[in-house]
Amino acid sequence: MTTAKRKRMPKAERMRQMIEIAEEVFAERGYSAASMDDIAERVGVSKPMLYEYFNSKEGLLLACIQQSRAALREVTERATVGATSAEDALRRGLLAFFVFIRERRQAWSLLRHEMALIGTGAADEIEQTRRQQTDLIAALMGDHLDAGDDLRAEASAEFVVGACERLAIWCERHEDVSPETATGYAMDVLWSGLSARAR
Amino acid sequence: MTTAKRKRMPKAERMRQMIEIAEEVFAERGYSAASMDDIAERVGVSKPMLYEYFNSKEGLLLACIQQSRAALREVTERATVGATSAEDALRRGLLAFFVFIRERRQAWSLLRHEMALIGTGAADEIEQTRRQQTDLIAALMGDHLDAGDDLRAEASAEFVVGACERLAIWCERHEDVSPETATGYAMDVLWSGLSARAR
DNA sequence: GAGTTCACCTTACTCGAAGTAGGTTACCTT
DNA sequence: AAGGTAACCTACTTCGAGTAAGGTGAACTC
Repeated sequence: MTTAKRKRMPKAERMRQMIEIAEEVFAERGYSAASMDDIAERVGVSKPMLYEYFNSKEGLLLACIQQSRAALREVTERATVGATSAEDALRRGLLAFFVFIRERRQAWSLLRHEMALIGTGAADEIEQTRRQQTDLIAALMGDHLDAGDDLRAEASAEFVVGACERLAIWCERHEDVSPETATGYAMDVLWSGLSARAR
Repeated sequence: MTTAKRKRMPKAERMRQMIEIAEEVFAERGYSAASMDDIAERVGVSKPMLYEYFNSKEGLLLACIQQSRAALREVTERATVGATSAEDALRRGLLAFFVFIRERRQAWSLLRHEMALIGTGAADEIEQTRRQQTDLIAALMGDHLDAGDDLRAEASAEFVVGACERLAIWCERHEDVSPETATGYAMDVLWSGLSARAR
């Protein structure tokens, strides 16, 4: 049998296992309350192994975040292929996002905690993963919208990302708001603008 | 002379002094890298005093955040009085915000770190201070806009706040973007919507 | 003005968690 | 089977959050 001894597995597999467990623990307890000893124990391995593969607690979190972000990117990119217009692409992307945060709470919880690392040595790595997200929006807008200069396009992308992040956090406190409803709220402001509602 | 002995000052004054120093240290080093010993030393007092007045490191951060948020609220509220229209009010508010984050970097840095506390015991307190911010926007919109139902209004407020927060963080990396320019970017998306730029 | 009190303040600890030095064991190659 | 190496462990150090218990001085009584 393969499960008799839970020992000696290849590096790549162990790493995946560690990330999986770490994702759970970070999401459960929050980043600072989670302890490396705890994670190590749940994995069934000793603490130095975690440091062998991820260098630091922050490094482990980063690995988790990168994976979650990759998953989010995958989902949103898939959703936007075959869109018939800018409006359609935006709506599909938003819906995919709001579905993601509802169905994969753990992953989303992690992405939010990225913020907690600002001001630490990992700032560069974070900058990298952040771009992944905004570039997607920027590309989407570049395909369909006339953004003006590059700076404006970049700013608009950040703007959209920030808005959706916050709206997503708000959704956590409002279970009754469906992904479709959230998408509707977002589209209304983003696409039509607030002027449409002026008295 | 009053400065001869730096000892025995009344509680209220000491607290203000502690918050001032803590704000500096948290902004400099980041929340987790800052140590209570360090803060205590800079204040010229021993660590248990900090705990006497603020109970925990998180409590101290919270006190700093509350003060910063009060300052931000003050500034943005002042800016919007006497606005001639919804558009004008929004623009004034945004400009005041982007000026604030440029001129009071320390305070702004603190507000961002609020996110780091999500998932801890202080969640309730945070919820409180968050409302302060969104309520301001919600009230502004309530005065001038027809938001539809309450839920939609709340969502829109969160949306605007999130968007501006993220844009502000982006501005930190782009010194050359003036508060006026940032306000322009934000107004364009928020007021006119992205449809205005559709190809 | 001598004692009492209470707010302000300190030294000197505990405890838990991040990170590390160095040795050990199972597996694979030849 | 010898030996090399990748996977792994025990046992530490270090550092910072939080605490227990006690000192000191200004103000207020009498």
